[in-house]
Amino acid sequence: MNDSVEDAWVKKWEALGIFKAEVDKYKDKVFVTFPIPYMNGPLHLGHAFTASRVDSYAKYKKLNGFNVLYPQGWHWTGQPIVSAAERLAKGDEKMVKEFKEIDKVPDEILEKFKDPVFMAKYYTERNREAMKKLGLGIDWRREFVTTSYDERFSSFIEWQFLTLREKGYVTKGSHPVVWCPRDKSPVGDHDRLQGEGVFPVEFRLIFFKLKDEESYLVASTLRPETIFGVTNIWVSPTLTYVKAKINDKVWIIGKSAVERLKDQLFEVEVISEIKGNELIGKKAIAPLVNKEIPILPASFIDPDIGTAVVYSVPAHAPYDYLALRDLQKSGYKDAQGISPISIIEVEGYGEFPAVEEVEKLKIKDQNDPNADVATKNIYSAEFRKGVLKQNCGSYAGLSVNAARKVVYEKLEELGLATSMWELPEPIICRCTTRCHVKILQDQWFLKYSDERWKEAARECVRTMKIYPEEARQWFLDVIDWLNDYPCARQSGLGTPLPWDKNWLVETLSDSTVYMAYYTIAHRLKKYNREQLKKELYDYVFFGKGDPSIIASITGIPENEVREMREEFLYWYPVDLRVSAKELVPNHLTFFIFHHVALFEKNHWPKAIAVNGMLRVEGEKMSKSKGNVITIEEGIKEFGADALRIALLSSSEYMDDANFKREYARAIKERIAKILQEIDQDLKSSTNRDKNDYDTWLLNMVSKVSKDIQENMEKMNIKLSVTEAFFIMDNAYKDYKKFVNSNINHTVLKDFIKYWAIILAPFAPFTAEEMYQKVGEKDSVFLENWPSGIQYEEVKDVEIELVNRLVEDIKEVIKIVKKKPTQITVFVLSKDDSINFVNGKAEKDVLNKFMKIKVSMPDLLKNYIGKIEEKEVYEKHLDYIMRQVGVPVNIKSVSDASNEEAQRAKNALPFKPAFVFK
RNA sequence: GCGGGGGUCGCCUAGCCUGGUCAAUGGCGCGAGGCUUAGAACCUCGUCCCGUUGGGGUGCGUGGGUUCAAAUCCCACCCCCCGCACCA
Repeated sequence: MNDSVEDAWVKKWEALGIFKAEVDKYKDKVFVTFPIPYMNGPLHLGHAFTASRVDSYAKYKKLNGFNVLYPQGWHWTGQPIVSAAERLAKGDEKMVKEFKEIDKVPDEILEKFKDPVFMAKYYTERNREAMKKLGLGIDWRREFVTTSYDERFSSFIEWQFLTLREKGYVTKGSHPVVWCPRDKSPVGDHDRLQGEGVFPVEFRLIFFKLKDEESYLVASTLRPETIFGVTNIWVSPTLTYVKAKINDKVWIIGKSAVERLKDQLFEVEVISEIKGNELIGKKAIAPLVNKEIPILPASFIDPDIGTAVVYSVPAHAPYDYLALRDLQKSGYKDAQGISPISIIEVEGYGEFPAVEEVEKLKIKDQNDPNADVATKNIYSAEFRKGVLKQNCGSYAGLSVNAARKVVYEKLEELGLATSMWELPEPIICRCTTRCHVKILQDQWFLKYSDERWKEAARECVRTMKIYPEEARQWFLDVIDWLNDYPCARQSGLGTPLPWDKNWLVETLSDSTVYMAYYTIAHRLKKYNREQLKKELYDYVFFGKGDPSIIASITGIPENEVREMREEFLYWYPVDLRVSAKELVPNHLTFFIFHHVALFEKNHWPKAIAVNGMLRVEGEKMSKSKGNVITIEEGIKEFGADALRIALLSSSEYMDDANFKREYARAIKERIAKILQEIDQDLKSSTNRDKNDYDTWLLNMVSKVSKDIQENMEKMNIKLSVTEAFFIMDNAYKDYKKFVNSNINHTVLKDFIKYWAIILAPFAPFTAEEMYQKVGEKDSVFLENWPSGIQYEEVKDVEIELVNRLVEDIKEVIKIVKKKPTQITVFVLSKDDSINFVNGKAEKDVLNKFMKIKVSMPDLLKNYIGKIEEKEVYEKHLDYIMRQVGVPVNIKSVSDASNEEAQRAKNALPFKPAFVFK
């Protein structure tokens, strides 16, 4: 099938209005959705995979008599489009290359990409075409884009957020983020050169009062419980420190910590600078233990982490032990008397875990990178199994885990501890600047932590259908874990928050209930933004207010206002939303939260289907690997239907799918072959009488159509497409073998027509072609799913018996390695078989029979003793002989000659004996 | 670390929920034959081991268990993949 055939069908569907969804009160509806994709590039096979699943389900439902709505919009909200445009404007060569080579953007278009809105528009156009070519049955009248560039949609988002705020789900607060001081913006995982997966952790700051001075050395640590083992303080002799008034105390900290503390809302007033070595030799008081300890020099201190002041616990911290050992080795006087103090009992270690680890890993000194490994080992061992020893006062006996919390709380109560956010590992922004943590103030949050809200979301998850079932627990876990979520940004594209226009509603928050907007999107296009007031949406979605009053304040005719409400009520709720599993912990869960917050229970989503991620030739798709296949390319190479079948049959449930070019190519060939054979067979077939093989073929249709009905309801699309394409094709081939190419024309036409309908959800273009070939007009999508085809089980049983006989004979021919000239098959009579069933037979044959019977399919078991086998084999003798390639005759066991009797008596019910000559 | 998914015959993949039809599905690869001037495509057959009558052995990450019967159920272990928030 070539492009022009596919394009012609797309045009015809549009002309016939096949996928336009109108309210029809006499029909049950199904509303399906695919998430709006982000328009920073062409859609790829991952999108095609999920969208094909949505589409197959939609088409399947349509063929089963449902009124189906499948709309599509586009996501423009967020930063990446803007960033890409900026980088292009700056002439970023890597970026230019990606757009040209991977996205295949022509030069004259690329020039205009420095305008992010142009870029988004361009991809929207291109991707709409790609979706059409893929054969998706979308009602395009309801299309929208997010952000203020679609002012009608924007008015809807304003309504959504005003309503959420009214209901108390929006709050203001502050939040720590990874921050690039150069870009002055938060740095997400994907914007990092280094430090992917690193997120801020809370470091504890502990105050050590300098002896005889009113200032405090402020040490940073993750392990406040180790204060009981402190022996000294480390500072770097070469670093610059500052004395600064912070909040109500005078702190001594590394100079580089000042900016970070300021970004975390500490009020910092630097008094003076001090060199590290000026501090060395002084003494400080350790809090809680009230002990005087020396300040010593160390080289392992990282000025970019914490305060560049560290308190030393050599028994449990490898760096501390190493620094101490280094110092003692060099003969440093103040270090000589210091020995580790063991305070934690931990399984697998003796008194001094740090010493043991250092020796085990043969770590040379404090600059050895292995010291990190040692630190991690002890950290995790002590965290999981450590218990504080007797020398920890009232904290003795507590687990490390518990002590960490209570010791800190005690110190905080004494005014001798506070905390700051810190990055446990360095993060480098794409702009090559090292990042730190900043606390953003006055952020707008969605209160996902609200227990009432969570409970409603849980209820929704519990009552909806989720495919596959395993995903349900995942949703419940996410709901538990979810915390307040910042829902507005200050950069990128989006809709301004209606009450605080400096902020834009962020991308995961403006894409949660737009499905409701689809129901009226096409109607709203007649009106301008000023008319789309909150009152209108309140009425349409909640039934609040009086339509005549709403008509007067919006200028929208009252009947139109009422019809919008009716259309919403008709289509809502969403019956199925499909996405890849990566959206479970974010988008899909937010989708649930917002629905339960805004809508009545009967408008909560009915079902979610989750699928795996798509890989290409076993590898994750990514621009950097250069293995991204766009939908456009896929269609060009394989055709839409082969692409769809290859994708749909590549995985089920949450398994990752694997797209293989060879497989898609094989399907492409097979489709072409099928269409070609249909032409030939329709020509060569005749009006001969109907026989058992014809019945068998229609039996297959009956079984397959039923199987698919069962599987589609569970979103088992892989199984369904396997039946609709592969099993049906095999049945077609087998049928032709059975009838030896003497095809019944009427049966063939019926079969092809049914096949077209069954295949239509998965391979719509091929289905239409098949449908035309048997003389049908218009579109296969105006048909009904084949049901009520008569199924004659006994014919299946007979053919199964014949096939088993053929297999057995072939097997024996293979073993004896010699083709016989004549085969005689000996069959038990019906009465003999009944005797077997009743246990009346010689013991050893009976045992053999029982063994075979156990492993017989139920279909056959039920017919033992109910069929005269001889008649069956005689009826199909032609076929049997063709298959085995040797003359065959059928005899009753009782008619065996003396020389044949030896073999003939091995015959069992449904297992004839045979003699070769 | 927390959470989710998974390990099947050279490779990819089905089966597992509801145990016997499972030496196990389909595709690729490979081998033989057909078609062809030749090749490609296509078609037929074969593709764990043994076996001159339809049988037997081994086998579905590893080790145990339940059962007349386990790829399928239970337990433990090993390994792989994915998500973890200001990112769409």
